This record gives sequence, structure tokens and C-alpha cells, in this order.
Amino acid sequence: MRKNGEHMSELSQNTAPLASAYEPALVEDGWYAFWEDKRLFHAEADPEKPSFTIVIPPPNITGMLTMGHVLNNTLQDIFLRWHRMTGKNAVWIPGTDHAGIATQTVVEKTLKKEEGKSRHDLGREEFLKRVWEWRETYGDIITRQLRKLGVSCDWERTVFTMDTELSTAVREVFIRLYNKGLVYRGKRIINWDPTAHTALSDEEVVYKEQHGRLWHIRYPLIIDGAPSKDEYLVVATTRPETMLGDTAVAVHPDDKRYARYIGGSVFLPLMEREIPVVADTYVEAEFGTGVVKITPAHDPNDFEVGQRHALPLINVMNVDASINELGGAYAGLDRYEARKRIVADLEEQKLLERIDDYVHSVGYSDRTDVAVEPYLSDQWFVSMRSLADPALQVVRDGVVKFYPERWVKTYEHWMTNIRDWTISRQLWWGHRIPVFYCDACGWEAALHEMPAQCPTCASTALRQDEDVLDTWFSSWLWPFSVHHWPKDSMDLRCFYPTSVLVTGPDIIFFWVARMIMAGLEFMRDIPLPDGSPRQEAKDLVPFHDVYFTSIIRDEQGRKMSKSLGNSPDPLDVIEEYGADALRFTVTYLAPLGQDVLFSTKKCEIGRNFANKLWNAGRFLLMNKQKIEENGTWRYSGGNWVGRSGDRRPAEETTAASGTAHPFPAQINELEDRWILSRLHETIAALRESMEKYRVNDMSKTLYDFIWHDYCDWYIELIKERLYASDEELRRTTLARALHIYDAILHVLHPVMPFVTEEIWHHIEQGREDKSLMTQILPSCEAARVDAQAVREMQFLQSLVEGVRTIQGEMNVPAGKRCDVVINCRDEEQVRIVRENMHFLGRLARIGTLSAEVGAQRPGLSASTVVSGADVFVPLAGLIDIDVERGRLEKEIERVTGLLKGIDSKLGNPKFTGKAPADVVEREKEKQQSFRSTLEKLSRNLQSLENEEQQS
RNA sequence: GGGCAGUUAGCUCAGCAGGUUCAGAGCGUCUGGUUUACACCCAGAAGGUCGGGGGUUCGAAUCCCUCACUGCCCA
Repeated sequence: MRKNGEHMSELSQNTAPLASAYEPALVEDGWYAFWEDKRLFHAEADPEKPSFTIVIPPPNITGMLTMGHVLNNTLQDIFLRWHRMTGKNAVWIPGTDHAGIATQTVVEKTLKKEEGKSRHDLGREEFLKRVWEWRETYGDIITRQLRKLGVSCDWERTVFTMDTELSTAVREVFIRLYNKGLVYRGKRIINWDPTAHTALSDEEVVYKEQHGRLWHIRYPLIIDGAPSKDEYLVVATTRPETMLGDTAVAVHPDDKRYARYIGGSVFLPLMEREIPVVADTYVEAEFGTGVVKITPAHDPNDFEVGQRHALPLINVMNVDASINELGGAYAGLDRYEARKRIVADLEEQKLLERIDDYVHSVGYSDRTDVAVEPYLSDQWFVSMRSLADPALQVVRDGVVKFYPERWVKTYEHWMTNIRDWTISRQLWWGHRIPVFYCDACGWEAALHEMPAQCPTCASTALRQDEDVLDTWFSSWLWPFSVHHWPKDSMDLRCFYPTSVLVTGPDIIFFWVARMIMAGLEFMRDIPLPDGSPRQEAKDLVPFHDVYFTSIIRDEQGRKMSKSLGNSPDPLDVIEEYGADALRFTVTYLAPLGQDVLFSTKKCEIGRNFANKLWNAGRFLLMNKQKIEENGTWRYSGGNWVGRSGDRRPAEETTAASGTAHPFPAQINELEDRWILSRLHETIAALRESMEKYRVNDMSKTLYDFIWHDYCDWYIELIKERLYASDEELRRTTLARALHIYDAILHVLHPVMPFVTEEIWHHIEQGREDKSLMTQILPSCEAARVDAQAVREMQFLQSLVEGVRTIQGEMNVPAGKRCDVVINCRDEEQVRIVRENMHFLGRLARIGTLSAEVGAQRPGLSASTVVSGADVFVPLAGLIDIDVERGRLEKEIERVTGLLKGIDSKLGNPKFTGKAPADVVEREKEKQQSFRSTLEKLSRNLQSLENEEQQS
């Protein structure tokens, strides 16, 4: 990586022409270092200045940069850079997440591999030391990777969820909720991860459809105190191994088939235990046989049935889901091995009636991808109802807006059916639950630190809860914990709430919803920047807008995943195409709310675009250099400065800015009026796209304006003036072209920061210490929009295109210039053509051009009709009459069709009666225009056919 | 089973406040190109009647209903 100083000296000495192709690899690292060294990403709290804040969705410390991160962070950076360039106090807080299970698993694996030890061999304290070491070594790989993307995070503010201050916030929140009774401990069936040996929340379980079996097992009836040999109830189950823990069988109370067995009992095979037959409406009579085994310790529904019927709970599994000593002969076997043996044994005892194939969904751990086990254990929960209600309200009220809006429905559904949140994890890596117990007297409290002795009985034998908290229990505090809440500070006052959250819809429940709850619950005691109390919902919520990103898929539409190997490494892509190209491509392809089908090759869009921009700049700079080489004039401050140092504005100074403006209020040149008009239309469109978070619209607008309007047309149009002998004309022309180009660099910078910064520094001397990223975006000036210039240009553009089409179709040799005769519709058209003859000739390879009203068709001409004007191209010797006839006939057919449609429309009294007058008027004008076009086309075709017969 | 998206040129997608020649762009294909910024380029062409059906309306790719298929989320 080049040091800032080196880069700049190289730049300022760089008077050689730019390379003919843009090479991102040569400049990107240098500019990133420049921005960082100059602390341009850093912002200080300023109560006087409106701020624009984003907190990063903290990536896991175990994570590597994925295409998902690329999209997400590019969007955030675009928003941030754009708003920074509007003059706001923009800050983006970066940081990482400790990722409890993922990190602990990684370190445990390493430990096993390298030292053959388990965490238990090391003990808690030593193990945690190792995790910290691991995080010191590998934990910021992802943030280093993010820098390659060009993100403008305020790295000085980087935080980590396990930092001291953030841990304080976690404890504080736990203690407050505990004291309010919103955190509680209870024995429940939770989702157990048998690999990580921990509880999971409902949200961490993903369900997958699976082909399984439905085993039908005979449970002999107990008759006269003994199991019957030939009478039995048949239960159907997908999990026969859990029968070891059965404490009843159940039927529906209205199910006549089994009514007589209710109150009786059956003989539990294998365990040889007598269990009751109970009646419960939970049972679906239609499912299976209508008899269900009840295993209260291993199924959440059975647990509830068990509660209702006071059934005993028999937990037959260990923490790794192997069978424990309560599982009789199967003790010690893994759950799946036990299943096999149990099925075999049942078969041998002729207790297996039949086996059906069955498709059902099985829950898997989001983190370890093993089937979760419903498991009875003591866990901590957050009572969600009272937190959820206000959080639901602010979204319904629009205090927090979702983009796209449809996610509101998903949010509402979850929030109205919310269940309590399992927050304890049986891990070591994480925030340890701050609850302390005295075993001597039973005292228990939530505190920041363990007291020296029990406040009740003075015992010193106190202990802290062994479990840690769910990682999301720290993430939901992120928008304020990054500023070290509960401590009050100007940072917290000014930078909270944040402006927008950019994240994936997959974590709407995990994270988005819970952050809203936390903001509303905990931010009341922090005043507003002016010191007044924070009361209104809009000041309490953690963000005002939530942008839900697209999902990046491969070309076949499959989700990108490690196992499929279909996910390109973004760093490779950046190396090959450049970060700007990747950023542009990804935003260009990502409409709000739609998935993105990505392939590396698509980055050619962005690379080619960057190269196009580069070459346009290169062209201007070559011309600039030619003028400066004469020694009299230097381009500086957006205009030309004479050698004496006097600013000699060849053009006037705008009152508003006080700076020289190369475009005076009155401009004669049509192309200049047009491009200035298009620029301001474009700025307006970009602003609107930004407000609506339509980032792909923004990219398309930039692409079309820069490539088509500016490069394809404007640069071509001014070449004539740039090559003129009059140097003042050359200077004026170039100043205008540079002015537009400079504006382009500004508006494009948020999307493509590197290439724009690079070129911006080449444009004029004296920018060595400045950066484009802290410049102010050009404003949209309505007065510069010139509808007439746009209309006139459109006419001229269609003339050029019409002539070019004829030349192409007739295979006119590339070097040949054709004469053109235009029969104009009116004198206005004659004027426009005559005023712009010079560039029509150049752009359409025209020799002599004549334009008048009533001009006659020269013999052997190809023709077309443009805006009511006949365009004739005499092509004696070159014309292929068959081809020309084909063209005209096809055009006649097309226009006839259009005219027919309009005729029937206007012939319909309902239309003329009901449609608004201006619509009818417009249709009439169209009808006129089509008729006239059609007449001209037919006449031209007729002439052509006459000529054919004559020859 | 419930909910939400999507179905427009060979491919990927714009067009989502019904009426500006609205049927578009990029890629791909074909034709032509040594014009002093760019072959990561320039000029031009061919290709779709907007998933099927029904409805609202003077008028629908655009609004409503329905069906089909695809994908996602929740149970």
C-alpha cells in the first residue's frame, strides 16, 4: 500500500497523459490510505449541525467478506457519502459481534486439532483467554476486508460487543429487566443444540422438510393388572426413541373409537412400565391412528399435555442427545443409534404394526446445522409482550419506515404472536448472566458485580450464574451501546437515533424488531442534544428508516453458500475489476426488494463504465494540457486564469456562488444549453432516487446521463469547437465541458469513490490536500432546465439517427459522406437545422445538407420521416431498391397500425366524451402527425417504384 | 395450511402514482467501423404484445379477481 505522501507527490508530478485504460489496482489503496490518514471518515458530535448516522450491522468476528456484505456495505456507504456531500455531519459507526456459538466452536475445533484438548480440559478461565487471543489474531479480518470496498466508516470509533463499555450496557439492561420482572428463569422445553450443548431461541432454529418414517407401535393394554397378549393401542410416531420417556398415551375426548380406554392404562414396551391413557383435545383424531404417545420432557406440546394431566417428566437424554441412564438398556447410545435398536427390538417382539413413509419438517440449529432436540431445562427468558407492543406501534405509525414497505406485514405478524425470548446459552464465550446466588440462604439478585458477602446472611460462598447471554442480547442494544450507554455523552445525544439501518430481511426478528424495543425501553434517560428530555417516539427509536437489502444469488438463482461453492470471493472480484466496478454493478443490479442474480462477469458493466468515465476525463485533460502548454492560461478554480494571476472570467460570475461560472445565464450554443439542462434534470432525478432509496434507479440515471448524453453526444458535439483555431473559443468550450464533468464526478462519487477521486485530482492543480468526498454536491437549479433546448436536440438527434440508419442499411462505405436534403415541416425546423448544420454534418457523415420547406425528393434517394420532416439521402449507385422498399413498407405498416388505433379511439364517442380534454387534444395531434408521416412515406415509396420501372 | 414476492426480447432486468409513438435497457447475436478519449470502443439491425383466463375503464404491461408455475417466510 502506498503511503499518502508518496501518492500525492506522484500525483502532483503527474503531467503525463493518463493511461488509456483505467487501472483500479494502481490507485484504490492509495486513496483509501489518503482518506483515512486525513481522518476524513471521522466526525465529532456537533449539536449545531444536522447529523446523518449509520451503525453497521456488526459482522461476526469469525466472518469473511461475502457478496451479501458487499451489497449491504456498499449501500450504506452510498447513503453516507451522499449525505456527507450535502453538508451533513455524517458518521458511520463500525464494529464487530462476538458471535457466541460460532466463535466458541471455531476455537474449540482449533484446540482439539492442535492440542487434542476440550474446553473442559482447559477450564473456563483459560479457555476464555484462548478465545480472546483468537479474536486478537483473526477478529478484524472482516473489517480489513471491508476497507478494500472503500467504505467510509469512522474506524476510530470501532467497537466490539464484548468491549468493557458494551458489556456494561448488557448487564445494565439485564438488571433493569430483571428488577422489572421482565427477565425470568423457568423450566421449559427449549430448542437444544446437541453439538454446541446449549439452548437456542426459536429464531435460531431453521426448519427443513425431510423424508422420514411414521412408525406404528403397539402398546399392549393393561387388563386386570397385566399386559394383554392380543389387545393393544397403536400409536404413530416419527421419533420412536423418545418412547423411553413416555408417561402416557392420549386420545381425543370425543373419539368414540377409544372412549372406553380413557382412564385405563397401557404397557410401555421395552421400558415395561404402566402408563395411563388420558383424553386431551390436543390430539387430532384424524392424524395417524388417533392415539398419541406423550413424552412431556421431549416435546413442547406433550409438555403442556403433561402439565394438564399432572404427568411425570422423564428426561431420557444427555446434553449431547445420547440416551441417559433413564433409558434402560439403551443408555449411552446416540439418539439415532437408539432409534435403530428400538425399532429392531420392537419388531422382534412383534410390536411394530407397520412403517409408513412420511414427509415432515425437522428443526435444525442455525449455527451448527444439527437437528435440534426439544429439551427440558432451566433457562432465562425475556417476557416480550410489554416490550413488543410499543415497538409494533411505532412501525404502524410510520415513526419507523420500512423499505420496501411490505415487510411491515411480516413484522406485524411476528410482533402480534410474539413468544418469550430464550436468552440463556450454555456457553462460556459471551456476556455471563449477572445473577448471583447465595446457596446458604437462597438469596438471589442481578448486579453488576458479585458482592463481597451475602446481603442477607453474610455468607461469602456466593456464586454467579454459569450461563452466558444470547449474542443478540448485546446486538439489540447496538445503536446506543456503541456510544457507551448508559453513560450520557454528546456523541450519544447527537448520533442517536441513527438515520437508516441497512440490513437483510432474514434478521428482522433477531435484530430489527428487538432494537426498536430496546430503543423505546432504554433511551428515555438520555437527553436530546439541546439538553431537553427525550420523550417522543421519533427520538427514542433507534432509526427512522430500515432498508431491507436484496438477497444475492448465483446465476441460477441459488442462494450463495460455502457448501455449493458458488460464492465468489469479493476480494478476488475487487482485484480483477476494481472496487468501484463491483460497487456500481451490485447497485445497478439490485432493485429495492428484489433478489440479485450475480455473476463475476457482470462486473464488466461497472468496469466498462469506470473506463468510459476515465477516458472522457482523459480526453478533456488532453485538451486542457494543450491549452496550458501555450503558457498563457491555467485552469484553476473552475475557470481559466491568466498568467498575470488576474482572474479573467471570460464568462460572468453567478451571484449565488460568487465563483466564476463558465455558463452565463444567456447561452447561445444549443448543445451547451442542452447538456446543462440535462445535468440539472439528472441531479433532480438523483436526489429523488436517494430519498426513496431507489439506488438502482440512481445507478441507471448516472449511467445513462454519463455514457449517453455526455459521452455519446455532448463530447462529440463540442469536438468541432475544441479543434477550432480560436483559442478563446477552445477555452470557453473546455471550461464548460469540465464544469459538467466536475459535476458528474461529484454525483458519481458516492457510488464510485475511487475513480472519481483519482480523476478529480487530475483536473486541476491545487487539490493535493483536498478530497472530493468532502465537497458539496451540485444543487439542482430549476432555471437551468431548458425544455426547448431539449426538444430541439431531440429533433437533431433523430435526424442524425435517421441518416445513420439509412447509411447502415444501404451499406454506405465508412469513408463516404452522403448529401442530405430535408423537407422540413415548418420554418422552425429549417432554423434548427441551419443553425446546427456543422455538427449534423460531422455526426451523420453528411456532405452537403440543405433544408427548406417544400424541398423535393432527389432521384434515387433513400428516405425517412423524422418529426414530420422528410429526410432524403440521394444514393445513386449505392441504393438497393429492394431493401429501401422493404424499409418503407415496414415503416408504413407500423405507422398505419398506430394510426388505426388512434382513429378508432377518436371515432369512439365515449372516448372523446369521457377522456380529459388535453388527452383528446394530444391524440388528435398524434393523429395528424401519423397521417402526415404516412402520406410522406407513401409518396416516397411511390417515387421509388416509379424510378424502378423507369430503369 | 397461512402470508409475501416474482412471471415483460435468447439471458438478466427497468417500466410499480392507468393516456407523452410505452413496449425499453444491458448482455448475447448479426452487419459495418484503423473518425487524433475509450475495441473495457463507435455506428446500425434483428428479437417480445408484457405467464393463462376473466373483470373494472372511453382506455391496462400498469388497477381488481382467478388459475398456473417459481422462490421466500411463518405454522
